[in-house]
Amino acid sequence: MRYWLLKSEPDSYSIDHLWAEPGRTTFWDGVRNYQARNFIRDDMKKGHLAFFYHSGAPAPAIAGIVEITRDAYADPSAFEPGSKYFDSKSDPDNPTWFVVDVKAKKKFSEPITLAELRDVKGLDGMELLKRGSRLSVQPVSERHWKVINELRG
DNA sequence: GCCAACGTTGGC
DNA sequence: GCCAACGTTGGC
Repeated sequence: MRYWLLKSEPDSYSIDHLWAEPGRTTFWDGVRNYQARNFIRDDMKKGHLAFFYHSGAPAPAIAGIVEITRDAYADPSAFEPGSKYFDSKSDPDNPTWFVVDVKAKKKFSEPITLAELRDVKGLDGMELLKRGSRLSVQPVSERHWKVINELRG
């Protein structure tokens, strides 16, 4: 089992949006950073779990938990000329960008705010808490995963 | 709205 | 291959 953290700005796509999807499932499109792309393409597998993190919000926070329900495949938004994620350099026969499918598993009644996380012992070294961390797809260690889950019983 | 951190681009 | 310029992210 591996664990992840996925960032999204709730104004554009929140955990409530995901919850309202058919099957509470969508594909995680729009990742346009190579390090994040590599995690999605190479390391994320069906059955893995991920935190759904709200960035750019008044109180940035982990909002819930999602499950990866499909291994990586080409990001369709890269091939749609009208999409803000369109990338003319991404070749359908050799795609540059990838998505996985995610399904909402849990929504925290009280989101775990970044401020709260910063006060938790045992999260030393967590990518999210590092100065200048901007990666929108990050691995989470099993230890950190457990510590964070225990915050909400 | 500010600004630090970071990634990408492009001239050389 | 270096690095300045530029654009974006994201907390505050």
